[in-house]
Amino acid sequence: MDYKIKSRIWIEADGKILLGEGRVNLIKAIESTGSLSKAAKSMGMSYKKAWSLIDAVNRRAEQPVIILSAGGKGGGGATLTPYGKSLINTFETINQNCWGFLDEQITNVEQF
Amino acid sequence: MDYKIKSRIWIEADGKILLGEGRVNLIKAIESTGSLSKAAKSMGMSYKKAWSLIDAVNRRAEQPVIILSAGGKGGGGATLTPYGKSLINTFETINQNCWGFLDEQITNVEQF
DNA sequence: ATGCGTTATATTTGTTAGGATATAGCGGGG
DNA sequence: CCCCGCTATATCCTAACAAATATAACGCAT
Repeated sequence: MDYKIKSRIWIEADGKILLGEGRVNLIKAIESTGSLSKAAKSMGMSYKKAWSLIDAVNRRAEQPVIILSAGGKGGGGATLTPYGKSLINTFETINQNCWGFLDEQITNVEQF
Repeated sequence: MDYKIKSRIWIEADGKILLGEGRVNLIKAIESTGSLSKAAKSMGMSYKKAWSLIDAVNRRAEQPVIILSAGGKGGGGATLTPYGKSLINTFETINQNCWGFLDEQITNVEQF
C-alpha cells in the first residue's frame, strides 16, 4: 500500500501559534508582492484573514516581522523586516530537515 | 523569549488521513477499556465522532485495525488487532524520534 | 483639494463541523 | 423470551469559523 507519512511543524510563543506553514507562505507572498491585500488575493485568502494572521504574528514575535503602512507612495504596503526574514529562514530549514528525517525513518520500517 | 517548536505527524493513505495523534489516543483508550463508547466518554468525545474516526481508520487501512462487535457477551465491544497494534507502535516510535530530532535542531539555532 | 491604492475595522451573511438526542439492531445469558 | 450493554445510524440544532460587503483612515502625488 502507499502509506505516506506527513508532518507539520510550527513555532509557539507562550502557548499560542507564532509561525506555521500557512503564515510562512503568506509572508513569502507579501515579500514578493509588497502588499498584504495582493498577497491575500494571490493565495485566494480573504484580506481579513490575512490581516489577522499577520497581526497575530507581529504581536507574538519579540520583534516586528511585517511592517504595514497605510497611505503614501502607492497607497502604502507591507514589508518584511530582517528579523522576519531570518525567522522564516530558520523555520524553513528546520522544516526541510524534519521532512528528510522522516523519510529516513520510513525506510527503516517494513510496514511502508 | 520562550519560543517553542512543535510538530505533528500523521499517516496518509491515498491522500486521506489514516492515523494521527488523536486517532492513536482514541485507539489506546479503546485498547484499555475494550469498548468504543467507553473510550469516547473517557476522552470527552461524542460516540458519533469516535465511531466515524475508527470507521475511517478501518476503511483506509489495508487490514482491519479495530474490530467492532454488537451484541453478545457484555453487549459487544471493540478490540485492537495485532496489525493495529503494530501500526500504532511504529507511529509512536517515529513520533518520539521526530520530537527528539526537533529538539536537536533547536539547540543549533541561536534564535531560540 | 482631490484622487489613488493601500491598511484597518465593523457588520452581516453563509457554511460547515460537531454536539445532542432518539431509535434501531445485535447476540449471548439468565 | 426478554434483558442488557454495546454498536449503528438518522435527524435536528447550535456554535464556531469563514466569506462577503461596506466604510473609514492614511499619506503621498498631482
